Order: sequence, then C-alpha cells, then structure tokens
Amino acid sequence: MLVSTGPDSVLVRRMRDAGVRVTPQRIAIYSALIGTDAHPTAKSLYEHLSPGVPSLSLATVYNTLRTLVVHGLVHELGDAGDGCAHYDADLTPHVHLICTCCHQVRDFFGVSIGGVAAAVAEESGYRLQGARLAYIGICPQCSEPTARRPVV
Amino acid sequence: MLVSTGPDSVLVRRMRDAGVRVTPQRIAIYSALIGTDAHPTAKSLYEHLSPGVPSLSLATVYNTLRTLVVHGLVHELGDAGDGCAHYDADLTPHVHLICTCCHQVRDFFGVSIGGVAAAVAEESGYRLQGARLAYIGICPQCSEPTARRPVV
DNA sequence: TTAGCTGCAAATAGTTTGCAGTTTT
DNA sequence: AAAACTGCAAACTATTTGCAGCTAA
Repeated sequence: MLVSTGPDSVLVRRMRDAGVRVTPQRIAIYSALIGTDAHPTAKSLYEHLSPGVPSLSLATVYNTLRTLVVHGLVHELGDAGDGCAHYDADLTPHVHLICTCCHQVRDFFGVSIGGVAAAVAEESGYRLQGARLAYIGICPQCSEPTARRPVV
Repeated sequence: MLVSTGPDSVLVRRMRDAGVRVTPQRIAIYSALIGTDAHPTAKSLYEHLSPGVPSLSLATVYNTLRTLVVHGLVHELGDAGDGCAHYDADLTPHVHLICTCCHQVRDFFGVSIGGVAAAVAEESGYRLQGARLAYIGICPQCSEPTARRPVV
C-alpha cells in the first residue's frame, strides 16, 4: 500500500470531508481500495485484510463499502460474471474491461470519456453521482489457445 | 408488443441464427424484451408474462435470459440499486441512466458512443461481446421536492 | 430419436440486518 | 452522552441446479 494512513492523511481527511465517520476498519478498507487497481470484491478485501485486522468481519466490509459508495468515495462496478460486486476507489472517469472468462476487471484509459459525463449531466437533467462504464469480452490472455483458465 | 411472433418472424429467425433453440417460453420472453424499453428484471418479466403463458416458471425466465445473453441477443445491464439484474434487447450502442432513487433504467441516446467500442476493441485486444455503459444519479422526477418516491 | 428445454422444489451464495457491546465525535 | 459503528449469527433473496417428464429439431 502506497498511501499514508496516519490520522491526518489525505485518506482520513477525505473521509471526514465526505461525512464518513472514521474507524480503523474503514481506514483499512478504504486504503486497501486506494492502493490497488485490482477492483476487489467484498470477500477478496476481507480475505486480504483479515490477517492484519484481526476480528474484522465480512459484514463490516459490506457495510463500509456501502457507506463509501453512498458518500461518493468509491464506485461500485457491479458483477463481473462471478456473481459479486467489484469496487474501485479511482474516481477518474475511465472505462473498465471485464473478461467473461477470468472475471478480471481492468482499467482502460485508452479512450477519453471525460466529456461524456458532462454532456449526459446537461442533457439528461440527472444529478449525476457516478458511472459504470464497462466493456465485456474475452481478454487477450484468455484468448490464447494455450491459456489455462485462471483461478476464479 | 409490436413484434410479430409467427414462426417466421424476425425474432424467431434471430434466435435460430444465434443457435438458440426456439420454444414458446423463449419467444414470449424475447419478444417481451424487444417490445419494451423498460429494461425489465427476471421477476418483472415473469410477472408480466405469467398470466399469458400459464405455467411459465421463474426458473425458465432466468435460464432463458442467461441463454439469450450468452448468445448475444440480449444485454445484461446489472443491478440498478434494487438488487437485481436488468435486461435490454436493444443492442444499439447507447448509454443507460440509472436513478438511485426510483431504480429505473432509462435509455439515453443523447451522446454517441458508437466509436468508443471500436477504439476499445482495437486498443485493448479484447474480443468484445457487449458493453454496460451507465451513468448513475437522481432523475429529474425524483429530484423534484414534491416528488413522491415511486414504488420500488 | 435425442439432445435440450421446462417446471418444480431445493440448494447456493452474495448481501443485509438484529442485537448487545464498543467507539467516535 | 449521543449517535454511530462493530462482530456475530441469523435472515433475506436473487439466482442456480437436480430431476423427471416433455419437446424442438
């Protein structure tokens, strides 16, 4: 993890600014999300953090993720074909690529869609809170004939 | 419903071309999807069709939807905040607007994103099968102070 | 004929929630 | 001190699946 988690870190300030009460569990979860581009699920976050934050419960991971999403600190990316929701703390407008074979979610910055949100907001009349922009297909690795199916 | 469902209808031909076996239940489900822009869920489809297709089962709706998605006839739009997946038979590249208040999914053709898919396909190396492009926010109706919260 | 579909009911699994105790503000 | 959070376990519910009978091809 590349993010400071001290009491005055950017991370904590962001949570306070968003009106989210700060607890050790929430810091752990939020900083884990910020420090990865793997778009984890609740369960994978729990399994990753559990050793370092003993007695962390899966329910708290779910509750915290919902809180972070509701307060706009994290985006919920939806199901990637594995039946569970993935999350992203990178709020920069960008596209995701979902592989229907290995169920990985990858960032894709090759197209700029920053202007689209503005156009949608203006023309639709919606008060926008977020976006979920994913293209679904088979990734190059899984396309190779020799590819072994990655562990789900 | 505005679509003919005779044995030689476009709809049936499309299913056959996609390699999907044709049954009365599947015709009912697929034509209902084609004839609406409401982006139904499995349950709402079931409730809508059940009176006209007695003994239709919810399991068949789920199975059929998966079959149609896998064969590329229908797009799965993911959860709209109501905890269940919504579906769309309109494969034209377009954006969806999801209201976090009333959980409605609406089409939005105000921005053209047809070129994005091509760029993604070329630059990412993915074999694209579909897309899920949604902006999330609060719709104008739900934004009105006098708005009553629509039935979920 | 036969592979594949259907309905039913049971199983699965992601996510939420009630509660009692603890922590943040 | 009040309001909100946590862990645990139980509850909830969308979705899947096993099976026996039916049907499209």
